[in-house]
Amino acid sequence: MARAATTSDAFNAVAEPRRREILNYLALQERPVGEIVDSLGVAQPSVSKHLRVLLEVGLVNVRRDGRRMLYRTNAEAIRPLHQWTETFERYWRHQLSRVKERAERKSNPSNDAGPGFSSRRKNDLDGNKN
Amino acid sequence: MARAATTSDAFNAVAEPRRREILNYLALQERPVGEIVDSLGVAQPSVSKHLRVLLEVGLVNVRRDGRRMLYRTNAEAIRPLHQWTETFERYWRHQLSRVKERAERKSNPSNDAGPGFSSRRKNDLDGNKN
DNA sequence: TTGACACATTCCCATATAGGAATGTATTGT
DNA sequence: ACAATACATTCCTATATGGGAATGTGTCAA
Repeated sequence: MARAATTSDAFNAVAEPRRREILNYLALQERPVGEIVDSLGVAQPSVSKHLRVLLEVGLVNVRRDGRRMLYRTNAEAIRPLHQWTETFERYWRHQLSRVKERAERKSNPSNDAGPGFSSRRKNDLDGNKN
Repeated sequence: MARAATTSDAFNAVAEPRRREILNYLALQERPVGEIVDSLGVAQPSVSKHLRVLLEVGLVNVRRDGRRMLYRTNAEAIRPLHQWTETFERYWRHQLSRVKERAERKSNPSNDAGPGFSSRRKNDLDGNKN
């Protein structure tokens, strides 16, 4: 199988940075496609395609105004993401206190060996990623 | 260009449902890979690959315990998602009040024409998808 | 050292992109 | 009817992906 479609849900849809920009831009008020093109500096067909994806997952609404199409972010559709991330809020609160503890212990040089967690990032894992 | 790599950031990494499940599962405490395999009912190589992605973007930490690898969610790395979605919180609050208004106006049959938004979803746009 | 256990990695492949270019479609003004 | 405007869609292609299967690697026990 391949990756899930960008239109499969809000999570996949907002994975694309450009689409997030568009959602930000359309949050305050509805805008015609042309303004999005100008403001974000993206090609018109590209914007239309992104809007199509956002529309399919319900992240934006449309309305026709003459020959223009007015798009607008449907914030409601972003709630599921917010709620999912929210379930982790209590955990990073805990981890923050732990970090604080460690920092305090560090300024207080005592026994501090132990393996500990390796929170390695990208470059630690793969040196050559073209 | 193709889609951005799943390892490019947390947004892309959590787009995959299985990876979200794994993060949920590893939020409370660290777990060896085998338990993830049993609990989620996913093949072991598949789990390892998902963990690799999560590790690359910093969404999990690892620690070795004998021949087992103990993984754990790094909630801190989910914060950026939370913060992004949070910027829309005030908007869906507004939209909710608007929905309420409309509902109240509906029970009070008066002038209620106007074009209005079309919030069409998937099936309205594309009847035949594969 | 050898076997077993716990994971990680590689190979293979069907699939869905995102962007660029070109073209299609709907609406307005004259 | 026709040109112009504003978008949408299609065609093309390089690319990354997730799953299955097979294999590689590291660690422990005897």
